[in-house]
Amino acid sequence: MHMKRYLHERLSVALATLNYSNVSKLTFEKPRVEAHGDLTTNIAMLLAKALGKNPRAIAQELVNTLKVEVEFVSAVEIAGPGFINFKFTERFFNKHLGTILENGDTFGRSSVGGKKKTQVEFVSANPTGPLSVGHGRQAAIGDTLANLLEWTGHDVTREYYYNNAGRQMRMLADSTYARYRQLFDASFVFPEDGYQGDYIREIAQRIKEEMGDALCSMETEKAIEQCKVFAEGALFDAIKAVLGRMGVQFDVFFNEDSLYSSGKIREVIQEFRTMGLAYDQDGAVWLKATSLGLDQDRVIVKSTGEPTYRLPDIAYHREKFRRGFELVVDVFGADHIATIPDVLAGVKALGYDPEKVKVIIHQFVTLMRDGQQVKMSKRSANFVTLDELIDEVGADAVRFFFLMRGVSTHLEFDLNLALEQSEKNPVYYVQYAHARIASILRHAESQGLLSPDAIMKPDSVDLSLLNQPEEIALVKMLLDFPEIIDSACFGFEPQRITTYLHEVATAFHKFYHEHRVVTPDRNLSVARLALCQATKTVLANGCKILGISAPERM
RNA sequence: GACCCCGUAGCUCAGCUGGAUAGAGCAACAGCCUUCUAAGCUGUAGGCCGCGCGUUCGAAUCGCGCCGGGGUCACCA
Repeated sequence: MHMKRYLHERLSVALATLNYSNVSKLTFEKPRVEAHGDLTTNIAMLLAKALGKNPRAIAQELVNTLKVEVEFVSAVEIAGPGFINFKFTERFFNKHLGTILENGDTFGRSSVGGKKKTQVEFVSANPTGPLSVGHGRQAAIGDTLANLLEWTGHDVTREYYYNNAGRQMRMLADSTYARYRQLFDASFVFPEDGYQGDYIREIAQRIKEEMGDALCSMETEKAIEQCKVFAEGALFDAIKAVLGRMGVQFDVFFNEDSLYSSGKIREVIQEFRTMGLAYDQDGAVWLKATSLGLDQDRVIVKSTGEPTYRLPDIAYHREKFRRGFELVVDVFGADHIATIPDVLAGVKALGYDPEKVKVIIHQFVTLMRDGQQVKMSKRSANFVTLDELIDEVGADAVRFFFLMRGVSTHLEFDLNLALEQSEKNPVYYVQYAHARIASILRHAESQGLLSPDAIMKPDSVDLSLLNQPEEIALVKMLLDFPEIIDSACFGFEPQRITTYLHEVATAFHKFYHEHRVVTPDRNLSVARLALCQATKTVLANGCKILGISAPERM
């Protein structure tokens, strides 16, 4: 980060001096091979064609013109077809190690987001059953993206959109009522399409415990309504509870029903009609999606008078804009993929910029048990809930595993591995590094070396004593953290954080293995303790973003 | 049939807006604890990056076409 900024500045000057204007193409990256230095740029090769010159010759010109401090840059070399490789001094890295210590738990935060008002919508499950494993992946992704957006300086609202009306809720009520009646009369008929899950029986049992047989003698419709209220309340409580176990807190629960009661739905239909984008056919209202560039028109109000999901979704997204969100992030499961074009087209027709809506589609989670796929279906009795998964492997492992893969890839979750070999989970590897550092710091303190607070003042530490390869490698890696956050955030790729933290942990474990921290040499010990503290800070901050704990002991 | 995602080591997957010699974990094999946490470290082995063509100085990465696997295509949400 610092390295890139520094070099970009200096090389820009050199380019300008030589009248090579293509500064916008100037980028730096980390070479894969260590021998190629700390950073490399391909600018000479990019300029070669336009200038009609040999890239190595251009590189040579640039190197001759470039001015850098010997104190910071130890080597500038031209290599291969025309790469310019830079090697930095230990002093340069150690100087910036101090900034980690100074910033502490804010290291990695930036203000590039400019307090942009941002909404992250995720989970958004209707209260018809417990959250599934798939919802868990969505919760982890959505919450972590929200964290990343906060760390980059966005003003973030976490939102959950739900619907407690309509057919599904009716089925929930009917199912609950039937299970309740069955507690008194086993022959009572269960609805054909009812929810089969055991959770319905449990809710029915609780109704019985609270109200006895009162609902049996009640008018059926009234009793069913009672069941709906009870079941909805119970399920929503359960959903919030399991989200709490995942460390997820929502700022807003947005009820779809409010779009109806406030007339927002009607308003959208009216506007579509006015614009000639809605028409009646077969007793239904159709959205003329073909006029919006889509392949077929879609029903927005059924012949029964009920809207399809598209209409409220469009109205909801318009409200997001009306509420002032400048960036809207929707995290959906792959089953929603077909609905997105309709909604975005509708939003665009209403005069809002669909570019401001970033839709993150995550693929499904497959649970493997004994080498076989665990079938999951909300309708059938056989499904693994998020609660059960957390019971089995713990919330930290659940979140970390869900965040290890790119969102667009299918995720295989091997329960046996997670269960039988939990010590080998990558999450423990990262957490162990943190706990190990904590242990070292405790040990140092007990040796009277210094108090942890004192380490935080880089001025009192001679960081130049950190000159071993493992030390330098670790420092370099730590300094990448802000850039990793940036790329994870703007690419909507939370797995970069998990991958990075694993690498940091590896670099630390290697350092630990090669060098003793607490030694008879007081100054060296203090410098290494500072490095430990900086590592601990980065690990802790990374875990915070991922929503997992960073334990002091394990 | 149309559209979306995936195809990289035996398995599960990283690989950033194209860069120089392809990465991790697990599984396998061989080593390392009198010293700050061995939940760790070191080493060995393992690859036509699905296939083909194209763009480029340069492709696992971008484009097109195939082939495989998964998903979605309601007046369900």
